[in-house]
Amino acid sequence: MQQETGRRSNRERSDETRERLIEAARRLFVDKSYAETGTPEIAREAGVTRGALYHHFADKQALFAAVVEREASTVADEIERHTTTSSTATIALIEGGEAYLKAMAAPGRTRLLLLDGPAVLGRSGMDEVDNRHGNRTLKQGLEAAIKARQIRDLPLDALTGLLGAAFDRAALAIDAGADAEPYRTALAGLIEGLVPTP
Amino acid sequence: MQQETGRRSNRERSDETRERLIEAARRLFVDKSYAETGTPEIAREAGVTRGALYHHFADKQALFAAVVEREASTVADEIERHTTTSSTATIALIEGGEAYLKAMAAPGRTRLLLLDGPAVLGRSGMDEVDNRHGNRTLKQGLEAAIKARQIRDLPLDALTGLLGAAFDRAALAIDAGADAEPYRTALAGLIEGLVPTP
DNA sequence: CTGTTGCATACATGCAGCCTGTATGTTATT
DNA sequence: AATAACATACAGGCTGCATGTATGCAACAG
Repeated sequence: MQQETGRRSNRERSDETRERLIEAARRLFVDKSYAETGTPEIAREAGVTRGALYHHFADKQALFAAVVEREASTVADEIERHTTTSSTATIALIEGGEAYLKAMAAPGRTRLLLLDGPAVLGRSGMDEVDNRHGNRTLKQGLEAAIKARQIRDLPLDALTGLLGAAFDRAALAIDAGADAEPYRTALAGLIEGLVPTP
Repeated sequence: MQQETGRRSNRERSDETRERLIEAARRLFVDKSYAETGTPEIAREAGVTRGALYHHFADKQALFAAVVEREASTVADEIERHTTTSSTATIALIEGGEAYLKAMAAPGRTRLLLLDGPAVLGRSGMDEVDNRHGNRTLKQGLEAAIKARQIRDLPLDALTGLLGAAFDRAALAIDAGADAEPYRTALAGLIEGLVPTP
């Protein structure tokens, strides 16, 4: 099974194996869902044996967690890259939302992060991932906007969760083939509704 | 295996068996999740054999679909019962939301309808269930409110989906042990924000 | 009206194939 | 030599199907 790759350090061996496992698992989890993907197929696709898989990950779920963790991190990076410090808080929120929807349009992301993720890791598990990567920026944006009196003073954590869920739902619908425009409009409407009426 | 239940019609036999299977499956799916519940255990708990299960349902997923269908129907009934035709559209929406949160507080409902449901049946599958039972009333409420100019004119289907997702997220958070009050406040804030500012 | 006959429905049982996780063996680093 | 990084083999369990059996039902004969 092992190729003629010459002499490599243990660290290099490990890293490459982990990498190949995560990449292969991601492909299959995206194509067929977590439940319908077996570890034999993952190992085959990665060019390794199941022994290697279970050497690096406690179980199939831990491998899935690694895939989700990386995906969430990538999404956060893409958002941060496409983000511009905008004038008003609401515009910043809307633009951040656009960036999120664009990032979530990458194939398989909605299934990994919004369907299988919560079911396999539990909502609490996904919340931890989200707080490390995802809606940390959303929460900070909302906090700043509230302090600047640009949106109404509502419970921060709850509002972050609700808006995040709305964005998630939009990403899911668009990924399922729905027209994106009505969702952008409705999201903008929800956010603009948070502006205080003096 | 068959008890001394006297002579029963075929219809009675079928109905009772299906009933017992659905009830047993619900208990186990709620306790341990869909993935970690096996058909042997379901059949045992229902006092039937796996043969009966596969006679009535095409596969494990079809049994799960039956459980979800019934649960969604029950939730819709409970909401309809606790609903009062209120004065303004926003108040009706907020009260409907309260009823929804109360109904979703029944043990296991969030797992069945909001975690395992979308993962096992797909978001499109759950959308069909929701449209038959769940947010049909939400959509009608929003439609009426828009036509009466009590809330802004936003794309109906998209807005229904986004608000529904926000309510779902609140139900999940509360079920996970979060304080309900901030979520109620934030939800009310979102809805009140939809009132047009002349 | 009753008893029998033939068929359909509602299950029960057994089997084949696959999958997960672990335990144990082997090879490459350090 | 010791340890990390794998490979291989195995045990237990689960799903779905195929086949066997009993019960209900409908029609017809007598």
